Amino acid sequence: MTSEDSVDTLLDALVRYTFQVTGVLTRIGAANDLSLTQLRVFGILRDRRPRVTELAAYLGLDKSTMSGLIDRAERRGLLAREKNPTDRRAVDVFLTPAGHELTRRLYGEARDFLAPDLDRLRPDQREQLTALLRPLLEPDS
Amino acid sequence: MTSEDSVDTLLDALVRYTFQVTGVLTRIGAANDLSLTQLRVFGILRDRRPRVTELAAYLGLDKSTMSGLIDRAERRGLLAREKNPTDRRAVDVFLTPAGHELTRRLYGEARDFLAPDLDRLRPDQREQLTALLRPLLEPDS
DNA sequence: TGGAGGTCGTTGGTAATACAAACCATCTTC
DNA sequence: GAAGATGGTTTGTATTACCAACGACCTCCA
Repeated sequence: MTSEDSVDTLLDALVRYTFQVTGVLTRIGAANDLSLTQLRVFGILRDRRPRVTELAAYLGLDKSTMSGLIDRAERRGLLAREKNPTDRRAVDVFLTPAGHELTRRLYGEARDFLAPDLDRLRPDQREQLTALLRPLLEPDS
Repeated sequence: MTSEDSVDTLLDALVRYTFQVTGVLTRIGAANDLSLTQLRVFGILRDRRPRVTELAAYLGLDKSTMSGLIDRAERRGLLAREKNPTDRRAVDVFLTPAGHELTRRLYGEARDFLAPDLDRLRPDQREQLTALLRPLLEPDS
């Protein structure tokens, strides 16, 4: 197996598993009256406080789409806006306490759904997988 | 670290990476005039020929949502319907040649976007990751 | 065998999601 | 201090998504 092939095989598995997880998350969202996109928003805001454009760029969405998403979630009291003190054009977005609480609950549900799959791996394999995923996250490069 | 914690840590990494890949796929889709959901549909149909309800269940969507998605993609000549010969209520869905061609192209683009990340892993690590993902796919259990 | 009740997919109605273009406010650069 | 770039919102339109209701078909069993 050449190096090219190993990338293709891995890519295929990653995309496939991504779709599988996405299906689970879509159902969890629907059960809580949230779209997949909103779930993604909460997932990001869990430990960050980006501006609107950053959020849109990360999600791969247009900034005008972000405005609406934020509007509706703000109306539900799940997240909030605050003018960036340094750049007065920019608007920072962050979770409210209610948003954090909801996000925690959603992760709990995701855990319940996905844990049976993860249990097919031995504990040492789970740690190995975690370690292998780490370099793929946060593309600071 | 207890076993509980190892699942939580892994879950967190998996969800995080899923969101990251989803962001890339959303952008690729947008550049090709396709929604993330349509991408997911093509990803499934690549090697399957499910009926409408199966597709909806896998995606975590309502069957009426599927009808519309299939309608539009069919109108674009990317996929087709065919009555299931065994169960005349059911309708099978599958990619047309044009749909297969498009799907191949999209996977190529995904590869281009994600390969730089994957290159951070050594070849043996990539194979290890592929092997670890395999048990998580296709939950026949 | 002939309904009764279930499943499959579509349709119609409504709200959320998403893009593009136009806009004002602010920042950057020179 | 003006020209051009960037940040976010608004407006308008198409897609995505749910639910409820429907006709067609299947299954079961009385």
